[in-house]
Amino acid sequence: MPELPEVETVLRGLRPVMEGRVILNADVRRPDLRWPFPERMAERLEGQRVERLRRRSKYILVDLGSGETLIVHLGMSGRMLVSGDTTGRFHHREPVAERHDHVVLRMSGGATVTFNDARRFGAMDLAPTESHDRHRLLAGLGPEPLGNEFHEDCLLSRFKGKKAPVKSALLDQRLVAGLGNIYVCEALHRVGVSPMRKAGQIPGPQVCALVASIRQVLSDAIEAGGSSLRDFRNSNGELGYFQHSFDVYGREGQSCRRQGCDGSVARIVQSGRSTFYCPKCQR
DNA sequence: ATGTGTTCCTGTCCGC
DNA sequence: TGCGGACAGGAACACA
Repeated sequence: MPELPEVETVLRGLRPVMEGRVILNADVRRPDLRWPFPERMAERLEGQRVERLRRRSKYILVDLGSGETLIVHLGMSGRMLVSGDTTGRFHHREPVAERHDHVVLRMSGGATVTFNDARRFGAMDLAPTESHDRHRLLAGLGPEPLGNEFHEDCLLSRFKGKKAPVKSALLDQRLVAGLGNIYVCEALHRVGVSPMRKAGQIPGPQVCALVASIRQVLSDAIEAGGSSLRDFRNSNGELGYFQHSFDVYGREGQSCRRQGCDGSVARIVQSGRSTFYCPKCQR
């Protein structure tokens, strides 16, 4: 579910109630999500001060005073919800147990952070902070799309020789990390590139425009607090707004929003995922 | 080495 | 209203 902008939105909501606070209690209510939790996870979390929260791709990284980092992935339906803090800013969710509340962290300062994940495609693991980037889930990730290492030459070299459609290539987290189905569709539409084009055959100038487009659509989405289709909620339980700005995603049969284009949005399936695009202005 | 299909799981929506 | 099927924002894994 959540792509980079949604994870960033969640992270920003968690910072004020987690950073500099201590995890007083960790209630781990099942042995696993997508994979088993690490050994003694609750004990390794309890009593630890949260030094800082960071994001890498779609992962939330919680650096602990112990020198370990909690790695969190929200999968398709994961949420991190804040309730009951003493600042009075987070009243949305009552601190009562709900279905699919799998891990509950009680923080100093009064907030409770609940990891809720209906589909359980999410994940949590612990790794040494110092070497966390060598963790199996993080080691192969490509550059951050909003970072300095992601630029035209970077994407061009990664596309080189690739016969996969550009849509599939952009979903490959080893090429660039953090894009998902929505923002790939939107970025391709904004630059007028067909999702079916072979990645390796896109000319330099268009790759350059694609880089800019990816950065822009992600920035726009972060600014809007992410997108809410079914179940995305920020840490305060609220909806994002960017779904109203989609040009193609979820708009099959509706008219293309590009200025001067009278095409209509089509839906196809690529590598088992829906792709939305305008056959008229995306070539 | 690549590219694609399958799989994990629950919830929701749509047509009959 | 119930039921079956399609589909869902991810991504590891198996396989051609």
